[in-house]
Amino acid sequence: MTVMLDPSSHSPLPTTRLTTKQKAVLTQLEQLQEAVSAQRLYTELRQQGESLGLATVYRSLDLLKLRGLVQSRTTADGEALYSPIQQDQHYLTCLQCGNSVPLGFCPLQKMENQLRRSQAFTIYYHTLEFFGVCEPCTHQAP
Amino acid sequence: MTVMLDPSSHSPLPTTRLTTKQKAVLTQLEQLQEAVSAQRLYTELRQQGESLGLATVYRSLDLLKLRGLVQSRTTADGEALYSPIQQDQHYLTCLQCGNSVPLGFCPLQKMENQLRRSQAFTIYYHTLEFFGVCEPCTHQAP
DNA sequence: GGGTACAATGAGAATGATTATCGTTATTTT
DNA sequence: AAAATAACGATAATCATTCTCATTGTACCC
Ligand SMILES: [Mn+2]
Ligand SMILES: [Mn+2]
Ligand SMILES: [Zn+2]
Ligand SMILES: [Zn+2]
Repeated sequence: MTVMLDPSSHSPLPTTRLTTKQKAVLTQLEQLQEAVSAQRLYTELRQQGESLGLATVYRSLDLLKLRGLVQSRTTADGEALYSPIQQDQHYLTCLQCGNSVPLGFCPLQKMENQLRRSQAFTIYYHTLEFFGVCEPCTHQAP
Repeated sequence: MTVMLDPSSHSPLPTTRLTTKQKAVLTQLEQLQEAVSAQRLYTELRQQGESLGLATVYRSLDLLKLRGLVQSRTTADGEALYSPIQQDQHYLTCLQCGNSVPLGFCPLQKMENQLRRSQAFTIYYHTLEFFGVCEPCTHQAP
């Protein structure tokens, strides 16, 4: 957790409790180790018996984000990947081959407070990614 | 400019010079103050007389990124926005209304060296964004 | 319980940015 | 200049995401 206020201190949205489907989505997300797409979440949930529609997965993810429980980042090819918000994980992505490798730490961990003060904006989470060319691609013809 | 090696020191791609169309795309990009989509770039270039296809705009942008001259970030609704790489600009984006406001500084400026050493990966640029809920949206019914 | 208002859901259509095709045109090489 | 290669343009295809709208579930009141 980096730049994020206490989730209970701000609630721009539903004070009500999560629905069953929304819970299913969140639980599945917490199960998995890596960040996953909505499409994959949908497929996996159906496979394990859950009965829900794709639209509901997207809707649930949006609501969970608005509650500060889920975050997302976008891959190089435009697909959104979701993960529980506690994972403060960033990536190095190769512009050539598209592969991305996780960074071992978050360079922003020490600036939380400074950022909290600086804006009239309730910050839930951040995304940070580095782009360049990976080792293999460097030694390769265009 | 933050975490970025000298663009001339690495060239995983074409050592050749830029084509006319590629130059046109880059020039147009440098003209504009804000980050723009490929679609808009295409429209504006045609309007001002340039004759090129949409596919070429996308192709050129990819090549320019591979040369370390252009960078991109993805908006909340999945559209890629491009800008000349020298702009070290980041945003705060509202999960509710989708608006984003520019951050006045880059919190990473002081960690360049540390990051350069830490990975066998040639870093061209980074993207950093904060997500949360903006002031207006906070005082608003769902 | 039965009734009503409203939120949540699902199936499938619509959207729209990005990518793939493929024939044509410019550039480089021999 | 002919051949080989790289760029290009028009358009079709892809595919994640959003929209539509009919159906179902839930909360609250009588
Ligand atoms: Mn972080
Ligand atoms: Mn920066
Ligand atoms: Zn690579
Ligand atoms: Zn907002």
